[in-house]
This record gives sequence, C-alpha cells and structure tokens, in this order.
Amino acid sequence: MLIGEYEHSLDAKGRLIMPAKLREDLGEKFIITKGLDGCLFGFSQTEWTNFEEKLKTLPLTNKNARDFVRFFLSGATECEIDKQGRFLIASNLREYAGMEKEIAIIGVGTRIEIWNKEKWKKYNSDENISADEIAENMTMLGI
Amino acid sequence: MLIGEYEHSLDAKGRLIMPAKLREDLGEKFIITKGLDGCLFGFSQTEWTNFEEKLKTLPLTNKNARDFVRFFLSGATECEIDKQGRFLIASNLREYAGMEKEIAIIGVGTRIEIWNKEKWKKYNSDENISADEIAENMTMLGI
DNA sequence: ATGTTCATATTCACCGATAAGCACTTTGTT
DNA sequence: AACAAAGTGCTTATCGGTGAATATGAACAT
Repeated sequence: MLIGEYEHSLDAKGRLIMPAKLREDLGEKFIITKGLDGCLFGFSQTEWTNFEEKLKTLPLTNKNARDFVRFFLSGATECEIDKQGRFLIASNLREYAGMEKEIAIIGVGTRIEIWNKEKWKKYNSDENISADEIAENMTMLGI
Repeated sequence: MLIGEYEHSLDAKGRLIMPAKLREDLGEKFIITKGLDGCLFGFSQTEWTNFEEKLKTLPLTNKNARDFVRFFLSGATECEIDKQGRFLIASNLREYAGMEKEIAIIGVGTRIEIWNKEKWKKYNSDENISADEIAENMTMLGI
C-alpha cells in the first residue's frame, strides 16, 4: 500500500529520487502518466494493467470516454529506477505538471502522485477539505 | 481497548515512547495519520487495513473522493516500535500537529490520539468541552 | 526504610538515504 | 565534423533515522 508524503527536488537533468519507502511497493519499473488536479500519477506495473483494464471497459461511442482514455494513455511513460534510486521524468510530463525544482511525492493507496510542491501545499491549504467533511466521511466509512 | 491519558516527550530525533499499557493493544506495527482538531490518530493494523479497503473502493472520477483519500493516505505512515518502546513520528506529521517536546497520548477506544500537550490541555479546558454538555449530547445518541 | 525491577528519559555513535556536482555518452542538429 | 542538448553514471558530503548504553525515576516487595 502506497502511503505517505515526501519532499524532494529535481536535479538539473529532471531526475527525481524515489523515496525508499515507496520503492519496494512500486517496483524497479513503473508507469507515470498525466494525472488529475495538475499532478502526475505513478502506477506499479500490476496496478497499471489494472487501470488499463478499467479504461478498456469504457464505451468508445461516448466522446467523453474517448477523451478520458486518450488523456491517460497518451501521457503514459515507463520509468526505471537507477542504481541510485532516481528516475527521469519525461519533459512533456514535467511541463504538464508545472514542475520546477521542489517536488512533493505522495502515496495514495494504489498509486503515487507527483506534485509541484507549491501546488500541493496550496491544494492542501485550500478548503478542499474541511474537518466536518472528513469526520462525516469517516463515520460513513465506519471508522 | 485503548484507554487512558499519558504524557511523554519527544527526543531530539522526533521519537516518542509508546506507553506500555497501549503497546499490547496497538501491536508492534501501527499506523499514524493526520487527525482532527490538530492531533494525530494512531490505528492498529487491523483497524487500518479495514479502513484502507474502504478507501480503495472510492471512485477516481469523483473530486471529493480524491480529496478525502489524499488527505488520509498522504498523511499516513507506518510506525514500528523499537526494542526500547519508541517510535518515530514523521516530520510532516510532527509539523501538522505542531509538536515540540511535550506530548500527550490518549486512548480513545479504537484508536489513540497524539497531541501537543499544550493543545490538549487547552482543548480540555476550553468551554467547548464541559462534561455536562457532552452528557447532554450523548443522550441524543441514545446512551 | 531499603533494595529490586520495570518504564521512561537522555545521550552518543553509526549507517543508509538523499543532495549536489561533475564527467561521460548518446543523439540530433547545423 | 562540430556542437548542443539530453540522458546516464559516479563520487562526495550531509542529514536524518536507528540502535546501543546509560541514567533517572516510579512501583513494588521484603
């Protein structure tokens, strides 16, 4: 299970350290693609095929569905973690997610998300999430 | 059943002693996450995996669901109690809960809560918590 | 009261993960 | 061929996490 929040920085060539705690769950090779809310998604190989399967079930007759599928598949890249624990983020994805130097990587269960750190902070400070809402959701989920 | 109130202090590296009485119920490994009212929650593994399963079922396409999942999973860390009964609190969680040195740990049935001691005192002394009021609200819940 | 044991606190030393800089290779362009 | 740009790999320094050792203090038994 991918969890936690980590802050790291891109090196001059656009490489990023994969936090040690995420490495084991994600595997040597994994997939990153454009994500929602302005971040990038990263999937382990098994989770990716899982995700692909879901996309395949969408009706091709629906324009919305076609767009959705294109969005995720066109942006996908396979990444490999090098001996020093780093991986390269393709330049088009870097651009898409507005990445400069400071990066936040978060684990979200079945995937990781890679954020421009500023964006992530802002996202968190926004009242996206009120305590009441959280409490309500928690009781709904029975915790 | 996790009960009681304990006061301890963080060491220089951000580690905290888990009160002996909570250890047996919580287990060697447990999960801490961002909690409500500015504290941290700690769950036993069984409580947590239960919760995780439910989070996994939430739809990726729903923004609210994404927000909720991000809040909990990005804020979660697995902790392990060392031979001396201590565990490390990740720095982002320490920051979130405003932890300095003096800490209060309390048992709340299915989970523990970890508080900055000052905050905890204040929270208790505030008029938001009078026993009478609480009692009154309880009757509404049918106790 | 005294000694024994267990829980907690504090300090130090070590090791691994990460940051940063640089050099080399490959590829594509002029 | 020469150069620029992008990608890959190595080396070093630093910092945070981890474990060990010791000190303090409370609870309990004799």
